Amino acid sequence: MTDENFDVQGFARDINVLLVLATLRDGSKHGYQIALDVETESSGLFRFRHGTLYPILHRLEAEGFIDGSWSKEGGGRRKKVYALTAGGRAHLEGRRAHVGEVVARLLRVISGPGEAPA
Amino acid sequence: MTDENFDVQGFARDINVLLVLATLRDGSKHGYQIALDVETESSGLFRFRHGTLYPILHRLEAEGFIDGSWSKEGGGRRKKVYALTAGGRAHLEGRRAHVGEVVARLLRVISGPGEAPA
DNA sequence: TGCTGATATGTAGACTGCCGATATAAAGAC
DNA sequence: GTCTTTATATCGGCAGTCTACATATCAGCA
Repeated sequence: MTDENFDVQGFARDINVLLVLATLRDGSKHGYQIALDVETESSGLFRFRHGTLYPILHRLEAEGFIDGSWSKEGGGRRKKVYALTAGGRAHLEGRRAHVGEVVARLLRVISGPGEAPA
Repeated sequence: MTDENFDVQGFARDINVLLVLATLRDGSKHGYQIALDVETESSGLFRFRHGTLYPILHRLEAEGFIDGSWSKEGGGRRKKVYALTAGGRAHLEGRRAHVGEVVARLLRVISGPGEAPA
């Protein structure tokens, strides 16, 4: 059913959050890598500006959905590697289902009289 | 193809615009009626606050996508009735296709390894 | 007749969140 | 030695929604 009330702002925010969490599903990554992977996996459609991505990562970490830790291997360039937490995984699945539902309903409402979207 | 670059803000904005334009497809309506119809057609999921709707209508009218005219029939309560223009209809179809494409790609990227969305 | 609630439109200010610019810093190329 | 790429971070501007306020008509009810 997914009877949460819809919020346009939160919906747009969810998109970015889902992209981040989804790429972290196949392994821990640092921010810069997440941006590259999202762009690759979406064939260049979705791309993060770092002024957008890093604040999202900080927020997700504060909310407990991802777990960040500085890797100082080799003493070289600093990287903050993020891993999906159990809560983050649950959030990902929940939001994904919600977004899917909202999207299905949206397409139904805005679809023309002739066509019926699956 | 739809190889426009994706923009999160514009996407959220598009949703509201599409909801308005889509309800106007089955006849001219005034703002308040649009809000009611969107809520009804989406089974209460999407709903406009008037502080959101009216600015959108003004903008759409300024952009030439809808055509507003005051109806003073009966001398009673004033209503501004909006009709879809040819440009508005074209915009609706174009944005709808674009949103559909973006949504399909989004669902593909954020879908789990096990499931393949149609 | 006065009260309330639904209809109907509009604006102003607060709030939120993305985007572009700027800053810092190390690694590798040339 | 300098330039580009990798890597993270923050700040100001801007766009757009939301809450609240403002205005006005009409129907129902007591």
